[in-house]
Amino acid sequence: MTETKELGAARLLRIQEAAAEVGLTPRSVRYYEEFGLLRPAARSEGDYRLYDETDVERLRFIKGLRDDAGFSLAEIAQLLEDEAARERLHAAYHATTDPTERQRILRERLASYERQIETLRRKIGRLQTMVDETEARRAHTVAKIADFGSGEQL
Amino acid sequence: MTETKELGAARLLRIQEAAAEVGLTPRSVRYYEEFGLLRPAARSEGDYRLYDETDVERLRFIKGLRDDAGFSLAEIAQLLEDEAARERLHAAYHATTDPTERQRILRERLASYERQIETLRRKIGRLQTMVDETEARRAHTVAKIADFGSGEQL
DNA sequence: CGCAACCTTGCCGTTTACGTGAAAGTACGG
DNA sequence: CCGTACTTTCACGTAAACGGCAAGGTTGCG
Repeated sequence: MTETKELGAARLLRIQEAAAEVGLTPRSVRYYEEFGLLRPAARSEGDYRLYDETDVERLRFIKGLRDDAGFSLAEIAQLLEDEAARERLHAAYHATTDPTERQRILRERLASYERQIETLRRKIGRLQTMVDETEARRAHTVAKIADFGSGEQL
Repeated sequence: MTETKELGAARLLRIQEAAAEVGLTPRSVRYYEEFGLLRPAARSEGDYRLYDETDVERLRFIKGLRDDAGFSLAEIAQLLEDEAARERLHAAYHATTDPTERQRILRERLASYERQIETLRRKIGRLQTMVDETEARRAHTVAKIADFGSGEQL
């Protein structure tokens, strides 16, 4: 029975498996839930948290923002809220057939994406400035090394 | 007396002035010192901390790494240590006249710069990936909006 | 059905990066 | 010389983001 995993909504993972999948601890995952960043797709009979692939994706996203980008959980919450808002717009989009309304919804979604991109870009920009400065010094050093070839030094 | 600020090593700021200059609190500045990130250029007669322009620059750098890049003070300490190592190399460089030795020192400095650039680039790369993903979705939305013009929709 | 391994909630502990006084000294315009 | 504003060190308090443990319930293989 249930051998044909055809319609199967994929596999559900328990907290440890889900956490390990993305390199987090179960404790962190529970904390994120407490913080309101996600909710497990389901609970088992005995109230075990069960995560699906979407949840794991979300955890990966959260970890990326934290570890790679250095965002605080509060900032991540903001970004995820934007995401949620887009999904609500998506629902609203399909709830209407009025072209004008649909266009308005799409433009709002667009604005949301652009805000997120802006946030990330700002961060990149500042990092890039630091890279540029370091590279300038590096170039200076490279030039000095090259000078040894042409036999001239200060 | 000392009216001609000619040779003057510029102006020395007290902690509040220096902190305000870069948007920090005196407490943070003292904490950074305690943490080993910097030391005031001098102390007044009555043991007041006195900061010069170099110190302020350093504070700006630290704040940038923290606020913009999201580095921890420990990571910043690492980057500053690299910087210090480069300065020691600089001193060693001028201490010798042996061209071979000088070249070796320059190459070491170069490696140090490149490590730092690598660290920053890794962070940028991850942020860029997130931007790309968001832009892809944005593009999708843009396309949808454009479709309204040509009167076709899914 | 037994039991090892995993999970639950609850709660206290810890690290990081400061905030916030307290008590005493310093700088300096009037 | 005095008062006020700023500074010093010391010490305790705090928010964020978990770590870790206790007491008890759940899964699931044998």
